[in-house]
Parts: sequence; C-alpha cells; structure tokens
Amino acid sequence: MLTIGKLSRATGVKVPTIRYYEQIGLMPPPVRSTGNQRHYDRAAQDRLGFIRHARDLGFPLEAIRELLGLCDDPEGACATADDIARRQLAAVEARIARLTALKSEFQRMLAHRPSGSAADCRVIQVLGDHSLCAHDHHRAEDSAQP
Amino acid sequence: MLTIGKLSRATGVKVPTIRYYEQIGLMPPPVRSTGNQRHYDRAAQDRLGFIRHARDLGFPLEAIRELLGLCDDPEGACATADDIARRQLAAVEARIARLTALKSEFQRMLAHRPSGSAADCRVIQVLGDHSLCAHDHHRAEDSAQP
DNA sequence: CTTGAACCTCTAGTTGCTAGAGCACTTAAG
DNA sequence: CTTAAGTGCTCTAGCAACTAGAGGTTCAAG
Repeated sequence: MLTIGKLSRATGVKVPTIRYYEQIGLMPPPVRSTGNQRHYDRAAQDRLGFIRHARDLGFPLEAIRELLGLCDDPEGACATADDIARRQLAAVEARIARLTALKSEFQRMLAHRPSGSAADCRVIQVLGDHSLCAHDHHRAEDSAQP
Repeated sequence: MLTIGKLSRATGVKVPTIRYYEQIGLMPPPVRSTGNQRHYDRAAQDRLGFIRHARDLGFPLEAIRELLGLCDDPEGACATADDIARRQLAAVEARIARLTALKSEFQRMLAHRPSGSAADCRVIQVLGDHSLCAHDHHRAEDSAQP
C-alpha cells in the first residue's frame, strides 16, 4: 500500500496530476486511511504506469480512457486498440513532417548572420515575408497534441 | 481598409483569433467605423501576417511579442531575434527526436497483428509494460508548443 | 510529544484559441 | 426606401492537461 507521494515517485506522475486523474475518472478513487489519506495498491500502480506510458507516447487522455476501457473488458476487440494506435501514428508522422520543415527554416534563417540592426535581420525578414520561405508551412491539421 | 472578415481571409487568421490578438495586445486596436466596426490598414495586415507566419513556425505568442517589439524599435539588437529563433530551433529538434522514437514504437506495436482479444494485444502489452519498450520515451522538456 | 514533511480540499491560473448568446450594422435586391 | 442576408459587435464560458497556491490536517521520526 503506497501513499500518493510514493506512488508518484514510483511512476513519475506528479502528485497533483494523480489527483487530477482521479477527479476526471481516469483513476478510480483509492481506499483512504483513517486520516483520509489515499492508499494505492499494486493494481493502481499498474494502471497509473499504463497511463503515464501512454501519455509519454502522446496518447490524449480520451484515447487512454478508451484503452483502459478495453483492458477492463479484455475480450473486447483488439482492433480498436490497434485503430487508436494507428491514428496516433498518423498524427505523429504528420507532426514530424511539419517540424522537419520548420527546422530547416530556422536553420536557413540562422545561417545568415545578423548584420547589426533588426531592420535587415534575416529572422524578421523571413517572418515578415512569406515569399522568402522555402517551405509550405501552412497549418495542416495539426491539432493533435503529440 | 479591410473589415475584420476580409483581413481574416487575406491572412488566414480566423476572426475571433484576430480579436483575441487585439485583446492580449498583440495587435493594436484598429480604427472603427461610425458603426463601431474595425477597419484595418496595410500595416495591420502585414503585422498580422507576420504573427501568422511566426505562429506557423511554432513561436509562442510571447516570443512573437518580443519579435514585434524588435521590429517596432528596428535599431535594437538583432542578436535577440537570433536568440529567439535559436531557442525555437532547439525546441523543434528535441521534439523531432522524441517523436521519431514514438513513431518507431507505434510501428513496432502495430507490426504485431492482433490475435483477437485485448488480453494479448500488443498495443496494450507495450503500454502496460515499460520493459517491452525499445526506446526511452521519458518526457524530456517538451513543453514548447511546436 | 513535538516538529516538519507529507497529505488534504478547493479555487484559480496557464496557452491559444474556439463556441455560443444575443445583439447592431451594412449592403444588395426588390 | 425597405428588408433580409450576411457581417459585425461584446461578453462569457469552454477545451486540454495540467500547475500553483492558500489554508488546513495527518503522519512518522526523534
């Protein structure tokens, strides 16, 4: 039986975040001590580890909620979990592509050493004039968090 | 002189977002018509284009505020703009590295076709057991928005 | 038994918007 | 000249996914 602080250290999830997960129903309310303090068992630790892991992989909390639902009902369709991961992969790939373009844009901007005043600063030029841009950096569907 | 809607179409920034930028002081309050409607000039359009462009490149609004400050005072140090871009580049690189690791993780997970039930689903396994993970996907400093 | 760390609840703030309610104004057709 | 559609206005509240702080309680070591 772990206190919230020990669970936090064990999983790498911060204490207020654990309470937040409980508040939004991602973690079940744990048993309490006589003094009203939370005590977690192994199952809770595993579940939180799962959440932490999935968060690190960029799953939004709603996707994690779905995945946890699948675990709670283990004979359910695995295809669903696959679909969630697949969507996530697509989002990650799109994001990488966009960021790679951004990176070379920055490198291009920084390659031109400043000549003194902001007036002819390359960074500001590039930002001000789209035609100087080597890349399309139009906002593609990039609302996904990862 | 453009109405807010035309400015929106011209720059690709949504109408409520333009008003939001005005609210937080990123865009100056424009002149108003007798009927209290906003009317924008060329300078406003350029400024908003600059903001849009910088946002697309992943600059947080506070960095954009700094950059705009530099433009308003064009003999200021260009080095500052460079620094901002450099920090941004570092953030972008870190993010790309992390996302690339995530991507191969997802690919690994998806390479194992589901065998039917969630109980032995690879996705759920990988998420549940950190030791199955090929990569370190510990949360590096990745709070930067891009 | 005391002290200080760790816990509790609650509210409010963060970033960068987006959505909706409930109005006022503008513009082209009739 | 009027009217209806299409814009525009302000204001409030909401989203993710936490984080910070206030102000109070409990626990464990010495």
